[in-house]
Amino acid sequence: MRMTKMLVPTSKEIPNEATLPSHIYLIRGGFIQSVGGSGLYNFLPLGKRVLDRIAKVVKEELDMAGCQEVSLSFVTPSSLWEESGRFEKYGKELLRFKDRKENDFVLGPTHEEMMVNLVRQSVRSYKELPLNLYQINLKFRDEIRPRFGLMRGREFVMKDGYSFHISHEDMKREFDLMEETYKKIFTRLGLAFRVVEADSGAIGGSGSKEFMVLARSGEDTIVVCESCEYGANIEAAISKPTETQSEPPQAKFAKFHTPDTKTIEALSAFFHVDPFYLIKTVAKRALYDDGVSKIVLFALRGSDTLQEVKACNAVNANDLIDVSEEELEAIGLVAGYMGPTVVVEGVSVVYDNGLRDAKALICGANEKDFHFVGISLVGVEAIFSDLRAVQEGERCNCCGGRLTYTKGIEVGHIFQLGTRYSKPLGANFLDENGKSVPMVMGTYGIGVSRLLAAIIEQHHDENGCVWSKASAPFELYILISNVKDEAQIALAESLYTAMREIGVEVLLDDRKDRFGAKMNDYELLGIPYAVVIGKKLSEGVVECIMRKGLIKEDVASDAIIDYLKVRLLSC
RNA sequence: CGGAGUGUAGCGCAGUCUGGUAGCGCACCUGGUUUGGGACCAGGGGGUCGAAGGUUCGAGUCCUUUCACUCCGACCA
Repeated sequence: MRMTKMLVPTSKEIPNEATLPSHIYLIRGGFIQSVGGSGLYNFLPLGKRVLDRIAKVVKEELDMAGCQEVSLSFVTPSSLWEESGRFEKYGKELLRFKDRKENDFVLGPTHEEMMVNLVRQSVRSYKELPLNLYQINLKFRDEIRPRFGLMRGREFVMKDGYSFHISHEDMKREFDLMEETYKKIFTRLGLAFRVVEADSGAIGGSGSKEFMVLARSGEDTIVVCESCEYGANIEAAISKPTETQSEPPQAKFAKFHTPDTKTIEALSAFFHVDPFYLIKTVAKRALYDDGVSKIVLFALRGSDTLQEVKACNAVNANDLIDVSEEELEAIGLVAGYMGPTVVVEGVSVVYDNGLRDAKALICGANEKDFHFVGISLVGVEAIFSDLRAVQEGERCNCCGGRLTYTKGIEVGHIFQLGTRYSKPLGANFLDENGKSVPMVMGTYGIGVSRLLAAIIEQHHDENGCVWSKASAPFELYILISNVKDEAQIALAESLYTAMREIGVEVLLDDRKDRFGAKMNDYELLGIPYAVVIGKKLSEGVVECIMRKGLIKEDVASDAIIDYLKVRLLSC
């Protein structure tokens, strides 16, 4: 391809809304273009080429692992979403609309329902299983706050795969295979990443893992162990239970007058007791389907912090929202003096695992200016769950190593779904005994368009993009320094032809611009190798540049073809 | 949805306080010079000033309403 023929609107200006390197360089390099609506982008020729290269890697590895590509209709009838129960549950992110006959439709944000529908219409027998079907297609999510360009757009390209099995064991086998396949994909794309334990969120199911590209600008906080392979999203991370060196308070059970001590800090100071021995009681309103809601008290050690996603999962709610002091008062709870041991009608209590069989505790008496001392939970029958947020510096549950926070970009997520969709949607098969049972499912996603952004977040310098080999829009850039010099043109043209003949994707910069402008564009576009044909040609020398590190090397002009063959075709 | 801000040429912005011919830089078009780090000279094209209503002889500017976008937060496969 020739630069003079290609639509590559590069720009010196940094677009106003762009703050991340990936967003800035993708727009400045003419890879993508904002549509004006928030979170909507056009892919220009260069961006489309990168997208295709990434999709090709994804497709090759999946096909190698035995998956089959399909393409599902983007517009989905709402009835399928009603069958699965997600029409209600998914919320405003789901774009709903009617056709001319007033029938309801949604734009697919993910396609479990559609794929289950496809399979239930065509698969009857255990002999036809397992199956792993995927597509690489547009998705639409009406994000509350789209940002960071391709990182969190409303419309985006995702690979979504779904597997169907006769047993949980077989699904687990496929899940592990997908984890290995994803590792191959992200490694081929040249990314540094980490596989972490994750929360399953709205999709449902259990045992999910996220693939996080490590980058300072990542939107997700992940907890990683410095000593072993353990990694988890902050929403799912666990650590060794917290401990304390300080002495437990010695007290028999009693109600104690504690004026003006509404916070853990104040209480800790009042009794001169480590917050470890205090019970923090957090009230939330848990929201359920059909507008149902209830108040829940979450009790954990004063030294711990509530992790809301865990709390939400513990009570199986759709969402948790804060409760005002007035609301609490209305149902008989005293803000600042709440405790899990005195509860009013209709309020449930969930204890953190860290409080199981704990003793010598202090908690609110649910009465203004009073706390209980000498509380013991030994042998107490109650709901216990993991509620606490893992803090930096805590000890790894696997190896005892130090845990630290880091930021990651979620580029892949795999779930063990089970029968969450196959059961309500009636995706059944006949087993060896002729019995009808629901298929066991797994689901596997990769954010294909997000990967463009993730690659640049990890691979860029102050001059622009540095594409990895597998993602680059072209392999080689031939830069003609002066298009008025016929010798330069002649060599460039013959090199261009020779490279194309051996299957190298080449971009020839034959524009009339000055050297500096073209060089800056080359650096901005980030193509792995360039040959600069310039004034040293009169001495029989051209310059070869490796974009990564901008390493330059002079090469004899009559040896350049062989030189490039070695460089480009060896790996 | 809460807080803050911005809407003027393709992009980045000035002009708004104090009403009086629509501006600048980049980009673009024509001609010429230039060619190793974003050149120069000369000429040129391009605007419902986010939208609606109001005040006024006159509104980009003042008043009212509204829409969109950006940032922080809440939220989020």
